[in-house]
Amino acid sequence: MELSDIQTFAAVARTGGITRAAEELNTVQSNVTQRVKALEAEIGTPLFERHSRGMTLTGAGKRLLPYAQRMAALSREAVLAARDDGEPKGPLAIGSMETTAAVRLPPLLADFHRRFPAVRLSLRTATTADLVAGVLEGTLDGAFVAGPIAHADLTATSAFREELVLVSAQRWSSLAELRAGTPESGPTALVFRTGCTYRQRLEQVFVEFGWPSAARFELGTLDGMIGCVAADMGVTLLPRTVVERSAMNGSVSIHPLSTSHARVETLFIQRSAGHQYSALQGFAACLKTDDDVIAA
Amino acid sequence: MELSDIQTFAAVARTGGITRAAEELNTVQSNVTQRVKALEAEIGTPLFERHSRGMTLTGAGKRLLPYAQRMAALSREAVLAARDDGEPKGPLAIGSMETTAAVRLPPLLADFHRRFPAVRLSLRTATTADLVAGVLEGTLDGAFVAGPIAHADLTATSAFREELVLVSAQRWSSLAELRAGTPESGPTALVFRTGCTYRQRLEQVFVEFGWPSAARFELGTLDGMIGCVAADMGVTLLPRTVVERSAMNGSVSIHPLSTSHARVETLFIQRSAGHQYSALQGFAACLKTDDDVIAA
DNA sequence: GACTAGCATTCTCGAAAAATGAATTGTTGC
DNA sequence: GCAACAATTCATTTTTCGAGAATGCTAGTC
Repeated sequence: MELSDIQTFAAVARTGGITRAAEELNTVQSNVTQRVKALEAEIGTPLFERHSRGMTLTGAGKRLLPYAQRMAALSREAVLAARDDGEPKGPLAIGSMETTAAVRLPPLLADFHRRFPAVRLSLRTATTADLVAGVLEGTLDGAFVAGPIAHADLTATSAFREELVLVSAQRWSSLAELRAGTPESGPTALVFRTGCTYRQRLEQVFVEFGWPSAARFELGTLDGMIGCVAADMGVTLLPRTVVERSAMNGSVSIHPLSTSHARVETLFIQRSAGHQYSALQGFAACLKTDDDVIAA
Repeated sequence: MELSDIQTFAAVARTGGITRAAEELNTVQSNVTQRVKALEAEIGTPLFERHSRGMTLTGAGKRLLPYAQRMAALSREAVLAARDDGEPKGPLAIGSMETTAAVRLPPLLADFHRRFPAVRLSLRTATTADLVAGVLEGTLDGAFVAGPIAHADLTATSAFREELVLVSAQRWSSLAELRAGTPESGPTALVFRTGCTYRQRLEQVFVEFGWPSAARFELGTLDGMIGCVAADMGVTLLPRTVVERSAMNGSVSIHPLSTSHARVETLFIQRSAGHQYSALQGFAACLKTDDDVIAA
């Protein structure tokens, strides 16, 4: 049993079909079929049920899958651990929420790059849910997500505390005015795609304001969001710092919320198990010193 | 990076040489050289220091080794887990101390085989230290060892309670007589090889009796040990049940010890992490019922 | 009920990778 | 300096792997 077989198996399990797995692995179907068959022969039991619309895992396949994932993750970590001589260097994949990336990260990344120029840092922005998944499966080394997070395989350290505020167009100078001036069902909610924690918060706030069925408008970028708010397309929920440092700051109104809704903690998460990757350690160290500055 | 490369690497690390590793892997040196070189090229750093008497791990190699071992163990477990449909069957490797194997295991194994005839059980006897290592590295599925054991990756359940007794030749009818009749430095201690817990206990007892520098005589088998005691070559420490059921029971004297020295618990250990292997579960179930009988 | 689309499997051929065995280099101990 | 041992290099054979075309199977559609 070779690792490539295991990865082929995992790809088929994930995509649910030989054809799709082949595409993902940059190869042809016949190849994938053969690898899967070889694996089944070696283990001595079928791993998939074949039907016209693809393949689904058998019991044996389901039992094998977690091992396959752990082995794949281990092999990635192994290489990093071997290469890692204690000096932070090499690739480091960090994930972040869009809002954190916009305001909090620039000074932090600058500091990190100054201290550890040998690290090739890459930054991916996504929703909290996607980021957690990314860290767990090993495609990200660490990520900034909205707390709270409780997962046995993740270590979380508090990175930033944010105050979430409701943002509307300039013309609504207070929450009361906004509530009076919008239709019964409430203003349009400008939200990020599903998986974003701030979106969940906004849903809660809307329910409390009596706007459970207000219209939703989904946007992909932070700038687009603030721009739409300024144009009075609707309202949204964002960290105060994000709005204040935005170029559109003058064109929007900020409405504070009660502490229970407003307080949100940004956590830095990393996998708890395994070797401490030096580049990641260096990053965490930067975060620590920065954090102290913020706390002071 | 393939699993076979990892296993080649581990074999070289363990044996300390290409030639010996090649022999172990049933291949030729040149092959091993190439696999190791390929692995080093892939990781981008040397894993071994070459010198005239073989190879030793570099820092990178040392960091890689634990990953290699875990990956090898995982791949073994993965196959078992996939094959395991809940019905106990297939191979099951159990380890045991020699003494436990002699007295406690025969009825247990008979019971197990009656209930789960499809399991191909293999038994290896070794010292507690070796058995713990064997279970941790995955060459054993479970083992009977002398307690106490505390290791995060092991789960231990109490299997038997033994009373350790000092055993001497027939002619010494009491401990007092033995102490009077032997030279100042004490009788010869008949011991198993290093790693045996009973040996450590015997050392403690000898220190307390004022015989810290008594002669040691190392033996490999239980029968040899009792035979030597009967022939008055020295004394040893064994569970009471072992001596009583031995064929030489009539030719030796049993001397009870204080509770602190006498009490020893035999634990059944297995890896805590990962899939519950059905055959092992079945074995643990047998142990449980048997244990109840003994306790009654 | 034939037709079609989608998907997995089978087969063959060529390329790449791994294993082999012999020759080579280098070190150590006598 | 020679014998013994160990790793590397190289040419050769063997095995495995991947691409591509053809085949077979199933379900949904007209």
